[in-house]
Amino acid sequence: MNPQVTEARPRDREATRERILQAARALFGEQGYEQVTVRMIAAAAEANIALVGRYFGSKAGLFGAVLQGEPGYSVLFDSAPEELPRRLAEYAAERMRHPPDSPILRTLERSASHPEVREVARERLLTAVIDPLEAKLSGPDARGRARMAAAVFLGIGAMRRRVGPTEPTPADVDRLTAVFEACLAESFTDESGPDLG
Amino acid sequence: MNPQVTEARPRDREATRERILQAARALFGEQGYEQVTVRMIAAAAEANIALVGRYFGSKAGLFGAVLQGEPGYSVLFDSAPEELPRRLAEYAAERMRHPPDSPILRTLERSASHPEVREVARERLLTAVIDPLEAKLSGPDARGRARMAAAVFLGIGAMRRRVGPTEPTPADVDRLTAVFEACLAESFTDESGPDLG
DNA sequence: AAAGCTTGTAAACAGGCGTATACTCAAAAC
DNA sequence: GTTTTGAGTATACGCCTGTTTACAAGCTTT
Repeated sequence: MNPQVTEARPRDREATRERILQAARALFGEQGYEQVTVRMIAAAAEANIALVGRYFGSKAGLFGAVLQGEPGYSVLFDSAPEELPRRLAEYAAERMRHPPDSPILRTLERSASHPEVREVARERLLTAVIDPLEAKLSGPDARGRARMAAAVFLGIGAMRRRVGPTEPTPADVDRLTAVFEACLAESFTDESGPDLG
Repeated sequence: MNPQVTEARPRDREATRERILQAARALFGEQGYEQVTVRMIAAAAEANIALVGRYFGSKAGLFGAVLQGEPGYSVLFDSAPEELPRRLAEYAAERMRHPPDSPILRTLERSASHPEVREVARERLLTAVIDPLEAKLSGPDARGRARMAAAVFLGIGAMRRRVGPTEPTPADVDRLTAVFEACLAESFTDESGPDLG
């Protein structure tokens, strides 16, 4: 008997646009580009389907807008070099536990195959993760080392997605720290480490 | 003017079934479950679309048949414990260079989001990779260590897919060896390794 | 040779997708 | 108070998906 069954929402272009954007961010992050439909986004945002096209042009355009709003990982990489592996390990351990709130990597790792998105995903991974991490590294083959650390990130996320989340133990964090140290170490051949000669 | 434009193929149920299976194996491995259509498979196998349904029931059934035919990784894991990290590293380096011919992991890592396939993919990853690797490990938290090594595999594949293949250098293999050693090491807290005290 | 089962084919089905169009209606402008 | 603007809506379009149906053609058995 309520005169308005659904609370009438005031007309607000910007607010609606933002609702769509947030819904898309959450859904793309959870399920990936191709698994999420425009209708799902519109329903989650409680907006009409046509508004997605109106405000973002297309589904791919909306995806690009989501990526543009992501904050990046420079905070994570801004550590003293000797602190970096543990910082990365702690972040990766957090990714083992549950999906993050604002996940470039997560969105990207779930949106690989669609060709329309592949290029933008690749560029985003490079500019948001690999390039800044490479810039933090000194010594030879900084790019290869940054790539390997990024690969571990991708792998952790893929694993969680596959077999479910895991509560990381302190031993896991230690292990991850050692893994990232191995990824980022300058060399393993001509270093005076604990050799097995 | 040739009386048969396309060379007439003799009727052979088993051969046709095998052609479909092989085409599906290749395509699923390259592009993942959802990106590959039944029509693509039928075209690659030079078979009629309806035969896919007839011989495999459904697309998901065909995917399951592909997975069942995969050889598994027991050969890879059958190494002396001290050899295992390098064996894994060499295999992972191979995966950096190009996609393998018969890739469970590759198929799985590309077919995550589709719910129909998710469960079979999860089970396959567990039984084909994580479980046997865990069985090879002694000491505490063998499962967590196996999971982390598997995560590195997944990450390497995801990275190659994202930014393209890379020719692995000897330094890469060394680095990967150290990464897998870190993944599989029994502990990092209470071990008498090169501590930094 | 005729019947019957099997292999392969062509076409259509229902449903979901991203997108586009015509419209309603609230609110601001005059 | 009327007009104009634009946010929001309902609906349909064309396309592609996995699947199924009805049919043609071969091989085997009788």
